[in-house]
Formats: sequence, C-alpha cells, structure tokens
Amino acid sequence: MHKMNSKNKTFIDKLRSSGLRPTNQRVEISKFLFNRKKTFHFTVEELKNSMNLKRSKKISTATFYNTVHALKSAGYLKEFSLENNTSYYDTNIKSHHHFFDNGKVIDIKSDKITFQKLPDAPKGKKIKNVEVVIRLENNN
Amino acid sequence: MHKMNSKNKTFIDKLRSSGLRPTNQRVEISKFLFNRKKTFHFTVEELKNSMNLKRSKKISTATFYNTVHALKSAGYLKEFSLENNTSYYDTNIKSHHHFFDNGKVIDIKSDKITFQKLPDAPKGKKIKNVEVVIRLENNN
DNA sequence: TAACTACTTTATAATTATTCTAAAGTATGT
DNA sequence: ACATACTTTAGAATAATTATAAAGTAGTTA
Ligand SMILES: [Mn+2]
Ligand SMILES: [Mn+2]
Ligand SMILES: [Zn+2]
Ligand SMILES: [Zn+2]
Repeated sequence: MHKMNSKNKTFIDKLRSSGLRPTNQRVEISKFLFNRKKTFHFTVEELKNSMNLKRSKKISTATFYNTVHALKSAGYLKEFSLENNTSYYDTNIKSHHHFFDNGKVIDIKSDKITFQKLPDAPKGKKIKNVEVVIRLENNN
Repeated sequence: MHKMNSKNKTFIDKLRSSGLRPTNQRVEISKFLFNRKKTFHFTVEELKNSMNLKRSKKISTATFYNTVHALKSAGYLKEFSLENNTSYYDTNIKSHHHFFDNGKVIDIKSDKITFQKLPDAPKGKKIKNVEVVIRLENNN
C-alpha cells in the first residue's frame, strides 16, 4: 500500500528502463540518490545508515548492495575509489574530475581542467577517458 | 645464518633509516620490491604469492603487511586505489600519473602531462598534488 | 479477482582483504 | 653470553562485500 506522486515517476522510469521492477525499496533508494541538486558521493554503508536511520521498516543490507549494483550496471551510478578499501559511488556519471580533501570528495566539471600535453595511448590501445584527482590540504 | 652481499647494503640502509631492524624477511622483501629497473605496482597478496612461490621457508602474511606498511610510513612506497576494494602499492613514490588498462597499471612521468587550465583550491585549502588517470581500452 | 510465475527481499552464512593478539624467536647493546 | 626490546608468526577478529535460499511481491493471465 504505497502512494505514488509524479516525482517518483522519474525514478520508476529509470528503474524500468534498467529492467528493474520499481519496488518500494528501489524507488525509495533512487529517490534518495537522485532527487538532489548536487552530485552525491557515497559508500553503500553510508547510504544504508542514512536511509535506515529515518525508517521504521529498515531496508536490508543486501538490497542496498543489489540496488546500487543494478543502478551502476544500468549506467546511473559510477564507481570510484579513495585510498581505503571501500567502494564509492557517484551520482555524476559523466567523466569528470575531483578534489579529494581528507575523505571529502568534490566534483570538478570536466571543462574546468584542460591539458596542454597528454601522452599517446600505447599501440593497440585508445584512451577511454582522462580523470584528474586534485588532492587538497589545509593552508599553512 | 645468512650471508650479506653489497647489493643488500642499500636495502639495509633503507630499513635502518626507517627505524626498522634489517631482518632477513625485511631485506628479502625490500630486495624484491626495489631491486628492479621499472616501477612496480602490486597488492600485498600478489607480493606474498610471488615471493613465497619460490621460497621453501615462507614469509607470513602478517610480515608482508607489516613490512609494506612500514615501508609506506617511511616513505619508500606509495599507496593507491583501483576500483576494487584492495590497496595497491607503488615503488614510484614521486607524484606521477598512470595509465589504467584493465587492471594493469603503467606509470606516466609527471612531465608527460601538463595543464592549460586548473581550478583554484577552495578557500582555506591548497593543492597538495594533481594526479591523472588515463583509462585505456582496446582499439576497434 | 484468483492464480501463476518470475523477480525481489531478507536474514544469515560465506568470502576476501586486512588487522589484531599474544606467544615464540631474533637483533643489538653490554 | 645476557638482557631486552623488537619481530615474526599462526591464528583469531574485523570490515566490506557477496552468496544462499526461503518467504514475499509485482506483473501477467485466466
Ligand atoms: Mn578491507
Ligand atoms: Mn572487500
Ligand atoms: Zn564526482
Ligand atoms: Zn606508479
């Protein structure tokens, strides 16, 4: 028994177009991920904790993992890594750059960085994308 | 009871200067890591397997982890991440760039990439380093 | 609407990478 | 050679993730 407003329509389409039944859990997760103005960078554990905190009926860990993987396979999420052993996900699926500031991740739009010189791909290979990480530290 | 040639001297100094006693295990690992012409990128598990394969007396997993961490803390190794949840280490400790080609990592010297435009650091922050990953795919 | 079936969720077990623990072994100074 | 602090090691513990399989639900279809 759940209501459905026009806002949710988008997510339902996103899910259906990925061959995923728009179950309650999936719609809720999609809403949480995509219904925001700024890019969202997260781990599955963070996603689970922040969503389940507010819910009486918790969504299971497995469903968070399943849904994030499905959305990634469908091309709605991008995976990346910091230097620990946890997967991060990015709601910005376009090729782009990042500031890394002590575990905090900030997007840099692709056109904010341009190259003067870039190496050629080794023979038999071609460049798929070029992504830059700018690591930050505090002044002084 | 172990012999010691002049080749090992370097590694012993490296270890001593890091406050580490040059035990047999640490010297062997250092030799394996640093006694090569090209940069070496590896996971602890890979290191352990390739070294222990050739040895009758195996070095323990804990010692591989301990030694790699110690060498990293001493500044002789750099840690980085691909998009799985495993730590990689790099014997090239200078800031530099990489090609990523299906799990294979290739160094790009810093001066092979130069920038035309780079964003400013957010206020209160400064740039520590800028590293580029060029992802490759096969032609056609 | 009832029934059917394939897909989904979930609790729980398993796996992988890594770290911790504490006992036995070793390097270094005296 | 002795003492002592540092090291190695097997094995237990932890964290992130994936697998399993039983119970539940969505999208048909009758
Ligand atoms: Mn881990
Ligand atoms: Mn893992
Ligand atoms: Zn991003
Ligand atoms: Zn490198």
